[in-house]
Amino acid sequence: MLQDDFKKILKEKGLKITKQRMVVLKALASCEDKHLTAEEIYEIVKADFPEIGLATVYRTIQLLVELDLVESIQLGDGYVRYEIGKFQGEETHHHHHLICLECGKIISFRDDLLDELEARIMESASFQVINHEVKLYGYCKECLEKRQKSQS
Amino acid sequence: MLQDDFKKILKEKGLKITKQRMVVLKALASCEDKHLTAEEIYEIVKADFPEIGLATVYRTIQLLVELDLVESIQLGDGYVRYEIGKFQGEETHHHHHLICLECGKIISFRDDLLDELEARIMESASFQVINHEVKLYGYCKECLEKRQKSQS
DNA sequence: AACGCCATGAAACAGAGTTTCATATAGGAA
DNA sequence: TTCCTATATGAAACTCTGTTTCATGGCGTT
Repeated sequence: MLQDDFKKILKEKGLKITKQRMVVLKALASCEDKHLTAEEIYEIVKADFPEIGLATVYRTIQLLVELDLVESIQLGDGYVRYEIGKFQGEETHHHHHLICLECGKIISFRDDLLDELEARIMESASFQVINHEVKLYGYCKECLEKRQKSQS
Repeated sequence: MLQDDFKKILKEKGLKITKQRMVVLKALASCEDKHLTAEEIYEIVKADFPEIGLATVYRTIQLLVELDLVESIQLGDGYVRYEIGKFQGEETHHHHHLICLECGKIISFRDDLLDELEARIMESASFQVINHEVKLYGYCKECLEKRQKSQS
């Protein structure tokens, strides 16, 4: 369980287990498929813990990212978004995003096709690839249907 | 030539051809392979045209991006970077980046492999892909060599 | 040359995220 | 349990990239 992982790591590093830290992790865990901004996490957390400060939310997110428990993505809208690492360890590597240009929905997917691209790059460009990030922009099923309706 | 394209488009849209606009375009054209931040463009442009204001640089970049003459990329370091559209028209689609984790160098490359991924996504996820963005993080040739030396 | 509208520069502003600093608290030691 | 100290917290000040405002300047048409 992720909560216990977090507690264990905190202990190992001589950091303290605080209610604030656990509540932020819980918020992220309860929104696995959403890609929350810091401000959104703050709003969720305040329901459980109204005294928490925004700075603490930022600090905790930073910590979780450093510990590889949380991943950050940027869609170019000026916000950094966070998602809990569902695909732990090696698998994190192959985790990408579909982003709907209409409604902003973010869909995660996995695909190993890029391994081939990486191999090709390594040879032709003499570049050692460590990680990659793929974003596909387009229209989700729901928005496609809406667009088709309004066109007919 | 890109300068003439820009002038033509400006005229068509009823916008004015100003020295500031031309100088910003020139700066971007003279740094084809670098991926400049707005502030860096400002510094380059000031050499030619010291009176120019930063706001004008931002406004011109915005315009160039809207006109598809310039592309923006974000590497997650808090800056938006810009590069002149070398691969005009349809080809822009297949233009991606290698980013060196050591020295920050950005290398552009082209590859059509992702067409296959897009086709697969369209079927399995019912998602219509319009565009994609791929970033590969790793180590460039020079930094790899340096690392190998320091390890021996 | 003169006019009107668009563009510009300077400075104020906006907003996400970080840092400061005094206070609070986790959690080990006594 | 109580004490102690290093770490964590909240509030507010601050940073920094980028945008907006507004009075002035200048492009381009007549």
